[in-house]
Amino acid sequence: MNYYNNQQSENRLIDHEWSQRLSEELNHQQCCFVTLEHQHIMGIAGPGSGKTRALVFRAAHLIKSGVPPHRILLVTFTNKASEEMKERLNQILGYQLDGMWAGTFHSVGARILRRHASFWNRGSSFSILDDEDRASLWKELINNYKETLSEEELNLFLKRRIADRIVSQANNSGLDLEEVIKEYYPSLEEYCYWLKELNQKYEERKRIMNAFDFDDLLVKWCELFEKAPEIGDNYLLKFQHVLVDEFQDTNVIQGRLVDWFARGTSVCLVGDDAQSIYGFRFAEVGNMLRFPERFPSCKVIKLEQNYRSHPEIVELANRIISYNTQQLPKELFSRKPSGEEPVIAKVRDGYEEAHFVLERINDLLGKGVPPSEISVLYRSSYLASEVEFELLKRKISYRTYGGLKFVQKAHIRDVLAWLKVLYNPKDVVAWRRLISMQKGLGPTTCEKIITSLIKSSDPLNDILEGNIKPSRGKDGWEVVCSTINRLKAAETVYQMIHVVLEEGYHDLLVKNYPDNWEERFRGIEQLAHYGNRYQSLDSFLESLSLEESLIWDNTKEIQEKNFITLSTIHSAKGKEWEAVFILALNHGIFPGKMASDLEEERRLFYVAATRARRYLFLLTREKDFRWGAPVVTGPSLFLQELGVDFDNNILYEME
DNA sequence: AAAAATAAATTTTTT
DNA sequence: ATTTATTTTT
Repeated sequence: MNYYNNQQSENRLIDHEWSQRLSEELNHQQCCFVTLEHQHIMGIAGPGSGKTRALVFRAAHLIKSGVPPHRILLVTFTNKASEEMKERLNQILGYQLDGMWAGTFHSVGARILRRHASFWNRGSSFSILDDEDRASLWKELINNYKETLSEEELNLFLKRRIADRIVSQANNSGLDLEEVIKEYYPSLEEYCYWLKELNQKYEERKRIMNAFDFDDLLVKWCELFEKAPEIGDNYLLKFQHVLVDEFQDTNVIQGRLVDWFARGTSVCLVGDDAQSIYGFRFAEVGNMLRFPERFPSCKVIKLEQNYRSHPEIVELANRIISYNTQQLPKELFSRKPSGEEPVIAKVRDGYEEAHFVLERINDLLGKGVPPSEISVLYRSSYLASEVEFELLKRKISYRTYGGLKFVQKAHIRDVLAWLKVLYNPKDVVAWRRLISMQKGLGPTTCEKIITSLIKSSDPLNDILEGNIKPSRGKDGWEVVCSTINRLKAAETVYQMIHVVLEEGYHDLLVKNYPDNWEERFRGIEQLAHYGNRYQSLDSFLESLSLEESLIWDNTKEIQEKNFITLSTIHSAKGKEWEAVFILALNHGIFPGKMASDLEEERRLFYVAATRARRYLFLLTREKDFRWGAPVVTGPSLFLQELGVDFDNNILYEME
């Protein structure tokens, strides 16, 4: 059912002042994009062309036109981005906006699934399994085949996580398991039947433990709408406008959801095919490239003017991307005055690289560039360690993005496991974690307990009443019981975390991490503190599993925004700085030797370079110490493509 | 037989 | 830093 025509926005409400403002703050194309009334709109926008800005203004325009905020769905790539966009929207409107749905596909999916959990035989307090939870479940399922599989086979599936990767690929690309195996893993065809059986067990397991994994948040949402049109229709009626940012990095299921909305309501998408960098997560650029074919009435607007960078940087970016064959033709241009030439420097190794970077950072700070306008970007998180060390040594405050996240650290997961079982007593993965960290309770005993836990209808009670108890490891079990007992009485997240610490985790921390338990302890304190922001356990846990956590944002430097940014390129998407350093442009590192898609690596470099407004530094190392031993690595293919000649120069400035 | 202690190996990118 | 493999202890 297409509801769009019944509910055209009321442009009569638009006042002169607002139109004036739009024409002042936006260029012609952006203005067009903001005010168009087509049902389907797609903005193809190069880096720095103000696409996010245009999207925010469009949302503001819709609200000014009389669309109630709760009838707008704004989908962003990260939840942090959605927070920032909401903030900008508030600034533009001049008042606090309320009721708009904004978040990632995953978080919106979680929100919708909570309301309709019974459709999937779940309770509304289902757990969300993150990647590690998922891995541990698959590991357990595969281990059940110890007798039937040979050692090599077991290793193949356990070590590289092949099985759940295939399943995830099938889920994210909307294909059958069989098709994925035939197409991408032809050597594993003989395991096809077995993998299907395994996947069924995995699905069953998730249902029993009242959980969804990340993929489910999309797939089960999509299927809900398709299988229960009466539910889906309600959302079509509810959302008058769906706005999607970073459309180039959506996968097939997300594309299907967008199509589904596009058939019944207004959809406005923005993206840049040249900035698609999530192919490894099964992002499908075709979603974007073929949207106009699927919806011929779609109005396509190209935003090609770059407002961010000086022409020298834009030119370098254009040169890079011209080596790709699969891009939509697009020529980015900048009308800014001529600025600094990008600097390309060859350094001996990571240490010299760090020294070079720090020297330049000091220069920049001396010139009056604030720390918040400086960032250091890299392909993989381990590449940042030397720079990080130097920053620490010189007491310059910084913040890292990407890489190992706070909630992925072992001690944080340990603490969270207790809260998770309290929230969802069927969360077997969390149980396993907290049981096996007790003294005297190893893998075997742990599995025995788990088996009875699954069968129990009220695990918490059965444990407290002694209906479930292990045959050995009495002391450890005592800890489990008394902790659970006290946790049930705790009222706030803060109290709960302190119960866990008091009931033995503090001692365990000291014992397991003798050299850095204090730092970890502070991390847990932070977590407890962060918990104060949440009213309930469920919102706390959900924020941790879906949001790039803002746990550290209450330190002084961060609040004053007085820090240098260290980030993986993937996490730097959509951001910009006055000065950008790109580390380790080396063969085998960037482009990475693991990366199968060279064009995607090149797009990644393109994204990195276009984050810079004025200063861009490209670094390459002669040697790299990966596992202690020096590895000689040549300069990156991308530097060769830029025509850099390194023969005699330690430091080379482009012509 | 099961758990604990010790040694060895492994690291792209993320919702 | 953290998981996995191996050896030693209970």
